[in-house]
Amino acid sequence: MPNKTTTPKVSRAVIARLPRYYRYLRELVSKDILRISSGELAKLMNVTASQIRQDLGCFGGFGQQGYGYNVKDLYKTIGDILGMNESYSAILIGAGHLGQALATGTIFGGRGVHLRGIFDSDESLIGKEVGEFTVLPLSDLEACCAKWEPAIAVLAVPRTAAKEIAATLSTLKVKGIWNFTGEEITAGEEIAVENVQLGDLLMNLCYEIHAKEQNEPNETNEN
Amino acid sequence: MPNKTTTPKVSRAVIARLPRYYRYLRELVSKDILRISSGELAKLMNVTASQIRQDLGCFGGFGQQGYGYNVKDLYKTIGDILGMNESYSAILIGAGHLGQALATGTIFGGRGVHLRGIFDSDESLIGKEVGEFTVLPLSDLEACCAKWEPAIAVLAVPRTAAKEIAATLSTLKVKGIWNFTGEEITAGEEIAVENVQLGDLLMNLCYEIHAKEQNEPNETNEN
DNA sequence: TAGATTGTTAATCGATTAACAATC
DNA sequence: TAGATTGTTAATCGATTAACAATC
Repeated sequence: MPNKTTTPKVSRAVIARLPRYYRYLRELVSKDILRISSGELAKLMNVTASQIRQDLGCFGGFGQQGYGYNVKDLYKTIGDILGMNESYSAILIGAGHLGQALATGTIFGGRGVHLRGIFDSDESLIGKEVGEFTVLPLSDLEACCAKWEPAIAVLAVPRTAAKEIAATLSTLKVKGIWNFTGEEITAGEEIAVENVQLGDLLMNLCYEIHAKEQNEPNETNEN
Repeated sequence: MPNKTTTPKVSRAVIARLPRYYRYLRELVSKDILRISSGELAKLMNVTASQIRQDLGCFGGFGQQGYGYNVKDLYKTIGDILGMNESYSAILIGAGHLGQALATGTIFGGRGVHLRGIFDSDESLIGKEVGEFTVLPLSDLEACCAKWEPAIAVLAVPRTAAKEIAATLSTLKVKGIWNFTGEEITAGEEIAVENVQLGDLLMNLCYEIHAKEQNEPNETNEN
């Protein structure tokens, strides 16, 4: 019998929706809205109220009958579930355009992730100032990881370098890899990997466009 | 009764998997592998053979009993379904780091999408050379769209500018918007929108890390 | 109290997997 | 022909929606 010490049976589908709830709730918090019903939130997010109640119910009644949900509490709780309040440290490998975009945006800070340093192997980038950081040589990676113990490594290097760096990272005890290289990487049980396939997303869009065109071959007539 | 002119009932789940098939098949094509069975492909992609046969079956028998699938044909066919062979034109709005990363990579070209121009409203970026392009002022957008009739607009502008530019684009007859702003946009029936929420993907990763930690609070003992 | 709204159960719907006859 | 492997049907599994009693 497998271990049953925890009762975490929250379905994958629910988890996948939490970040979106989190975004909408953040928006509501920033507008000083104190409470919201499943019906109102459903309308806002374009989903069913039933789904919202079902989803939030998984984590045990935050709601209050006849009242709805306390926006701030709910925001905080979902953040806790997602690990937003853990102050994870991150390092970024690859200081090209994509790396710079990630480093200078609010994506990390806005989610409780603390970027510690940026690395590159390219001589022309090492020493460059990017946001509040100075790009470090990749040869410093090991020493810096020992010092910072980052939970997250962000891979914004060329596809060809992906596998090798991923292998290095496995030895450096990072807990998760956010992989933008386009090369799908895997890294054992211990390490979580989020493979971002931007190309796949573009293909989704192309499909939608293409499918629409197929259904309405010319734009004036439906028959 | 709704229109039944086509019989396209291919489930959303299947469509969502096609880009990944496409990537793996491209790899096989480039390795000059001529045929593959559902079983072999399943092993490679870490899915079930049954799912592969079910998925590919939707589009009507490419396979051949006792042989498998012809890699090149399958690659071509999936590309056709996804619209990879339509030579869609695209424009990119926002020439910051993210915009430059997208423009200088192989993401468009590798998927049959032809980038035509890059726009920005920032004086310091206008005129800058990015890859083979010169950044154009946003004021040229309308004229260029009239000329190029791009199917796709890529939004790599700050979040605050998202809504306004999306509204402009609706009037310019683009068929799809690839939205990196972080602001969820919607744009009527006519226009397909792919909202890329990089932050949500980071949150997924944080969740995975967090969930793993909860299940194994310390790394030496399982009980 | 009366009205509103949740939490939760049951029903429906869709997606995945298993199995095997058809067939190359 | 015999072996391999698909295409497809049926069974299972999971996710969504509907409904309503519980309760604030």
